[in-house]
Amino acid sequence: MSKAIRKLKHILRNEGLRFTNQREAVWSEIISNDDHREADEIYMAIRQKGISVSRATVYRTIDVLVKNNMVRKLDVGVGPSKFEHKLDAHHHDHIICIQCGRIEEFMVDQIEDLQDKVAEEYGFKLVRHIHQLFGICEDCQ
Amino acid sequence: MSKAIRKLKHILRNEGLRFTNQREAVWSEIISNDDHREADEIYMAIRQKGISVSRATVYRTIDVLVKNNMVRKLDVGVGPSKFEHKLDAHHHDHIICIQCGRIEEFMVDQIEDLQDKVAEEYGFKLVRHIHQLFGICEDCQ
DNA sequence: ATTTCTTTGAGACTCAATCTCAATAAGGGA
DNA sequence: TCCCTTATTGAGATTGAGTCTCAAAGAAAT
Repeated sequence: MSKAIRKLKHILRNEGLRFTNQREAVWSEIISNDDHREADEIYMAIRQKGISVSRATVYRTIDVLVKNNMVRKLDVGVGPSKFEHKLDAHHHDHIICIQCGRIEEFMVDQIEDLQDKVAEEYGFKLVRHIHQLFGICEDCQ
Repeated sequence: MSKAIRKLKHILRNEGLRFTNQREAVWSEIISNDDHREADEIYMAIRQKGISVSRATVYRTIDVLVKNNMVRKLDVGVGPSKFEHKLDAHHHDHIICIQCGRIEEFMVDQIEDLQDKVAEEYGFKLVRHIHQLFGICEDCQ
């Protein structure tokens, strides 16, 4: 059994939840590529493979995965949220083209550090952050 | 007539739109304080004053104001968007308590500069950005 | 005054996401 | 292995923020 599946079993046990075909299918589908996909795309991809699952279960499973830091929810400002797995643990933020929807990832240590400082300054215990740059990419200019 | 109202007239003319009581009421209500309010709160506040306006008009007017950089739309991750006016022109981002919903504003020049650099690096013409820190504030810890 | 064009508003509609609840499946115990 | 308890699933209903429709009202132009 793959390491990723073991990880799923682990967090399900921690949450007091059962390991089911549907939950495995959702997790497997999400980690099958590095795309930023919406819940419905993930749902369709699973059904495409002949596995029976409902939209409700896809949403419910994604919630558990997000809560346990295995999946990241991406609010792209318009339309449904997108999701990406967080297997290769390095954090990143996103720069999004408002014309074509293209999404690129970026990461600047200095920005991360400054964020920590801001939170400290305001007396907040930082839990997560959203940092998204919206613009027009080369191809669309 | 106040400067703010003149500004509204100006952008309406630019957009080929008419200056109406409803549009003035929406703008006046938004600039009447520095809160982060949702569309429905703004709608209710206007009606409270005995001015007749519909939800549709509030949303439509806010769209125009956002497009023209007079109002900022704030997606707080859960529930409806919030809006704030941009009259006192200094830009800021937000740090939000996920327990009590408290919103504080912050601004770090260095982060802004680094964002510009990222956009340049990826060949994007930067239009806007979202930068929100989510955490637990002093009072909720 | 008449025509033309814009705006308004009540309520219908959209659509992502959540909820309901009866039927089904998982997993522990014997 | 079979039972039994409890969790999970799924079809479809529901929610709710936001958008759309279209007839009526209003503003501007002729």
